[in-house]
Amino acid sequence: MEINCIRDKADESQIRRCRERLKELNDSFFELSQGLELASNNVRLKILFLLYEESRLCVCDLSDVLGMNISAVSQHLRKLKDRDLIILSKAGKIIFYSLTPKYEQMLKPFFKLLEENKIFNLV
Amino acid sequence: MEINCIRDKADESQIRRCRERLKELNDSFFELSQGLELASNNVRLKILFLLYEESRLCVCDLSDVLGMNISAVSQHLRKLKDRDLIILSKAGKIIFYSLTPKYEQMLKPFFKLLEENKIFNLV
DNA sequence: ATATTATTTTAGCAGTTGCTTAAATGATAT
DNA sequence: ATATCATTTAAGCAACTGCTAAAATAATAT
Repeated sequence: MEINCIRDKADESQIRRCRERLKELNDSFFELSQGLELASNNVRLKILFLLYEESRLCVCDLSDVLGMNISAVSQHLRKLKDRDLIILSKAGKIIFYSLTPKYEQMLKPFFKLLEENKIFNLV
Repeated sequence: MEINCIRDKADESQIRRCRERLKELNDSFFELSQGLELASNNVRLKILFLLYEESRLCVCDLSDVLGMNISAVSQHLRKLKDRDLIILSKAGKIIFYSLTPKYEQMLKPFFKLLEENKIFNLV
């Protein structure tokens, strides 16, 4: 294992600056990558987007719309709930899920792009 | 395996609307989740952010800054390069990596938040 | 109480990820 | 050409992910 390879003309002040930056933003990197990890799964991204557009949906709706096993969808919802991306509200025997304001905010830039199918128009 | 569970009072028009939406945005979901998947890894997120702030860095710099094996970093860079998140430019024997404009654009909202360490201030 | 409906949880497994170590390129210098 | 430096690639493996199928809750209805 060879770390610290440092090429001949490494920019030492740049290296120091980068190390500083990683250190001070460490918790933010953790928090953000955790959130992105959940959003990066194709199925979960769809779930999050649908909740964004429809305000609230139940496992059953999602399973139907996504064309997949209720259990599989439920397991995705659990992950999202455990990390506070979504919250549930009960209405009779139905359990509805919605985005938490925090993550609605955080994911909005992407949803905006998706909404108008502009993912491919990015310069 | 039971799909199509459809609760008693399912909102049929909502279900139809959601199905439509998923269909028309299918490619965008794929594209976006692929991009997010790469950005969601803690190490790769740091790499992308550092490239954003420093314009260009080589494996060696990154390995030093991140405190990890050059080979491991190189494998991350390969993934990012394979999906066009980054491009390389050679300067003598050094290979520098930079963000592609497309993904710099796509990730900017997050970088802006990170830049000022505001990930936790998202109401 | 039992049945039905809506949903979650558990166990198991195939596939993927990210790291380490070692070997292989590739480019410049001597 | 050989040596050295910068980097990539390949093999191997432990850990993690997301699915299926089956069993377990949870709440309402009969």
